[in-house]
Amino acid sequence: MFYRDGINATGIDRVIAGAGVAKASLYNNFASKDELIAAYLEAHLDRFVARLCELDTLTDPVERLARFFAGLARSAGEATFSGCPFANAAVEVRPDSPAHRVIERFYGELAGFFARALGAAPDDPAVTQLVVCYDGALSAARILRDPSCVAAAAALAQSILTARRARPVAPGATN
Amino acid sequence: MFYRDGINATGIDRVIAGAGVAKASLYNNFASKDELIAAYLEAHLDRFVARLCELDTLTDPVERLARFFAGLARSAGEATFSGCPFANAAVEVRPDSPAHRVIERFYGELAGFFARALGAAPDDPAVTQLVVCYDGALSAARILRDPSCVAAAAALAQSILTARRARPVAPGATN
DNA sequence: GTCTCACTATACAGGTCTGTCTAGTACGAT
DNA sequence: ATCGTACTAGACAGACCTGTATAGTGAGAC
Repeated sequence: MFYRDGINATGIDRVIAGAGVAKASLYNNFASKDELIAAYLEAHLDRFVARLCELDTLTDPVERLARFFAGLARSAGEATFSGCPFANAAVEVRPDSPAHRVIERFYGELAGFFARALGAAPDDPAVTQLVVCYDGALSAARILRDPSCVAAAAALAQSILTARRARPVAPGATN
Repeated sequence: MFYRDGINATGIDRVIAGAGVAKASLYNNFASKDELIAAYLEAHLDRFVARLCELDTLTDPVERLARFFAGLARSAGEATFSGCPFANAAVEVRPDSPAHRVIERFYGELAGFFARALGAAPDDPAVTQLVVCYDGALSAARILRDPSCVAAAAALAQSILTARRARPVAPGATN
């Protein structure tokens, strides 16, 4: 519900009705809605990290990125697609909320994955470019309701990778 | 306030207190909060379109994109920066709201600007890639609180432009 | 002067929100 | 059998939300 309808639009009463539990039970397991949001994001993060680990077993960086964006494109084509849960949540939660720390961890994992694929440091501009690709792909695909945004971003990501391999030193920000 | 704190987090009472007007006055000028949100986005859209028109007077597409992203980078460096107001709003308003139509108009204008710069059709994959750059740049810059995301996106945008000029036919989605 | 119009301030209705509390129930361990 | 634990249903508090209604004020048109 948090993902589909948004966090603020989803009240606790609807959550417990959907889960089929009593309100006291929910508050026995989560101290507050903020904690529940953080747990919701953490569940997403766990699945995401597991998928990244699978992709890390591939030896070819081109295929890693290709499969990564292919997975995104598949998600973007589904009826339940509603963008990146972390980017969406970042708009709705406050920066000092526990959920925001999960969001930051997500972006750390994402940058780490891209850095490994590129053989670069996490703060390399090319890594940032790939993060921009990811974020823009899902945001645009959501708002425009057009999964082809993800395909366009995938092609862009591959061009970043090939540019990086052609001249692996400082390929970036001041061109 | 809608921009800084988010739309759902900003109640009508705070709006009228900040504007120094009575509630009845606000509701004389705007039928509902939804209409107020749409007007808020429309004001942003007007300024944005005006800036795009200025940029369209430049003959060199490279400079158009460079100045466009330089403006974004300037915004991203300001303390009040909070991402793209349209992308943020898209997370908080419902798809059938009047605000959402303004958001769609914004993306139409954005794609039009990129299409003119590239000399391409608005549905060209390269145009979509530039939209992805824009969206990703502002989203990542906001969440990571790092304006360098915009600089990375700017470099990426220029590479899309040069790739397009090197081989102007079908540069995109299936690479 | 008088009418009109837009404003101000404020109370209020009706709803939703989060979070707490009470009261009762099922179940396993000892 | 009794205790502890976790659950259920649901009332409730207190705050906030949007939107409306009431009552009064000031300025310009004629």
